[in-house]
Amino acid sequence: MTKFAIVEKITINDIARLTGLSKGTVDRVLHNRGEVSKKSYEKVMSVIREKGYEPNLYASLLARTSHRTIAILLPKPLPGSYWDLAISGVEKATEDERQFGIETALFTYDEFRADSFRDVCTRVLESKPSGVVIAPMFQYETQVFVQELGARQIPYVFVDTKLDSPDGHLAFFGIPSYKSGYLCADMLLQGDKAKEVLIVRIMRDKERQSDPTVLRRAGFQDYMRENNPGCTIRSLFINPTDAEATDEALSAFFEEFPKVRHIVMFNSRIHLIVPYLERYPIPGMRIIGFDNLEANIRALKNGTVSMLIAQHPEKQVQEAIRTLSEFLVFQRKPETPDNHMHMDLLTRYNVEDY
Amino acid sequence: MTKFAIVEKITINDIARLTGLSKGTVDRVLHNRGEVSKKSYEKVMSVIREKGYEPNLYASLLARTSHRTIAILLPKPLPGSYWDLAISGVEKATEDERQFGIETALFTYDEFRADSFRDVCTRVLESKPSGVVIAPMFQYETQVFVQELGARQIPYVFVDTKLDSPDGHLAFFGIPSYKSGYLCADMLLQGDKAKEVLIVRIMRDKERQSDPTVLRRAGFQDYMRENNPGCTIRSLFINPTDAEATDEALSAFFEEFPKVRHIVMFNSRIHLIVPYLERYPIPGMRIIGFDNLEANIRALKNGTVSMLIAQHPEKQVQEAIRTLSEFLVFQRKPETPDNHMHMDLLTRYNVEDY
DNA sequence: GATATTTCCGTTACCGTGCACGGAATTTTT
DNA sequence: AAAAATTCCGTGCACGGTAACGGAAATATC
Repeated sequence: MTKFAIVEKITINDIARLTGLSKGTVDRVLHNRGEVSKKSYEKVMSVIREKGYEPNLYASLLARTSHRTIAILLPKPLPGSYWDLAISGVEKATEDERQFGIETALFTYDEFRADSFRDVCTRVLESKPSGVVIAPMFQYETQVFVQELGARQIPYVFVDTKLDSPDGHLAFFGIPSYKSGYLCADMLLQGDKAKEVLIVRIMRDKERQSDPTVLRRAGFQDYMRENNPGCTIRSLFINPTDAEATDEALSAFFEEFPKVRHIVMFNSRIHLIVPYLERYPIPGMRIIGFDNLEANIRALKNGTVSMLIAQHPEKQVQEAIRTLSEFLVFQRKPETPDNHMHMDLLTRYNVEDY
Repeated sequence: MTKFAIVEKITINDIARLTGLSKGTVDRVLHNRGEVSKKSYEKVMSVIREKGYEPNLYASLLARTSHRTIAILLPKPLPGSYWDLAISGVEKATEDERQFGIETALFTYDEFRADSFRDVCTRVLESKPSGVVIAPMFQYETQVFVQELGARQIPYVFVDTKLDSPDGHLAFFGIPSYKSGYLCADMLLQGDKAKEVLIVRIMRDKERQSDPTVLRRAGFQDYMRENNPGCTIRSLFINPTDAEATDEALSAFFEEFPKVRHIVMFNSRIHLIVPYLERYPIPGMRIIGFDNLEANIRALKNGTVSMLIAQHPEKQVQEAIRTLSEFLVFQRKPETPDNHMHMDLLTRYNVEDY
């Protein structure tokens, strides 16, 4: 039998006794709030180092009256969309961290308008949060915001997209975009070769700069160049808000290129092309998309979509909040700041038990 | 901005004030330790119901001196084996739950000897644990053990394999074996047909009854019957402790059936056939195995193995311990007792970020 | 009705930390 | 050297719950 027992911990009273000081002084040292002579400070610190003091979390939380708030900045989600999944992660994490006196405040912005993001940033700063989670869509504006956070000593964590900042983020949670495109290509071809493949893309006039789908496409193309050089990669642009036009575009495409049997989309909207394909099924078609949206999963279950690569935004956000909470409560930093999360492969046969 | 705020909670002092009793009496009611008149009991209960009292966890844990121990029964792991992964989950969970005053005690037994399991069971009972996690390999012996646990009011959770017990388990964490075999077949064929496939099996004289590989094989065979009826399923038995004999067996097999291009193993030991296949590579071979053992992952990364279906025993155990801890500390039961966990598909391109 | 039992309940001392308050010790000023 | 200003430090209560202890109230015994 192996026992993983609990080691006896030292208390601030013990430290007070050992140093001949009072617990008030020990407390001042522990929290760096001054009013302590150098001599006393050193005495306390040496005992702490020697005995390895760890504060009692319960006593600390019990005694502390104030709650701390973590602000979360996400693109405003449409129902059932990618960011809607992230929100469910916020809710879950809020429950989990409540026990540590952590509250959350969700701020959403228009992911295609930089001014909307700027607005939200100032509102976040006004709310004086203890920590911030950011899904950054605008490089420059985020840089400015993050600099301000650094100046105010407010820790922040990135999700979805990383942004190297001078002051340094506490952590990042996302998936490696380039590699996900590479993986996508591998899963699409399954070791075979293809003559033609189709990438369905969404057109929009966008102010937004950091777009993971660009990197995914690059990874996809590199895989093709290396493993299937004879393949023609075709692109088709659709309008996400006009289902009829989408159907027509697809119809026209397949009239022109009837031999295409492989389709991918690098954003989370594979479900947009599903209605057409269900109405006019093409045997032997292999379709891969991204992310575990409800609509995507339905298409996966009924066989229209072959596979989904899920990055699980809900988990990313949850981890981000957990990390921030741990830092605020235990002042513990994550071992590795940059955490590339697992890309989960979903098929109709393993999606149910998720 | 959406706020997920913290609701104000009522304390036992509030209850004492509202009922005109003392907090000692309130405490007696809350813990059902008698010495309270019916009249007072009702007064307290009605206030609790009305105001929705929830105890303050920190205060409770701070005041409580005693620690509780969770016993964990697993097959004795060989280094780098399936059960070794589970152990890492035990270690992780122990860290996580330590903060709640939970200790763990690991008991291992010989998974092929029922008497070894019986021995361990009695030792577990002697240790008087507050809760038990069991990976059951022996149907009857487990039934007996579990009955005894029920009689002593000790909650227990199954991992890996479920066993319907009369008294009822608190929870179960595992993957659906039959479905994993079905999924495996789908991933092996990738929509194509095959003339022949090979199942490599391990022979052993076993006392053990509940073997998930049997169910996996059934799922695999059913998939084949439904989607690829013309396929011949061949079996090859190897000796896990004799690498040379394994190589010879494989060599003989491929001499007799040189056209086979699909191999699966339903246990976690796909790595056993890797050395042979690396020495005598066969182009176009597709190989699928189970579980994220170090050796398997190496073979996945260098391309010998095409895919692994991972059930992540470390997560199963971790969840099991967490559930038990939550029950002991918060007296909260899981929403659903039976939790089929996600079957994770690993390829060389998504295994790194795990 | 006095005494012995039993039932019931209030008091109190913790658990370990946070933090405000007031005062002692030390340094600066005059 | 005395007074004023700082610096430094100890005391004590609060946080919410646990549980032992002893005594008051209610009931039983003779």
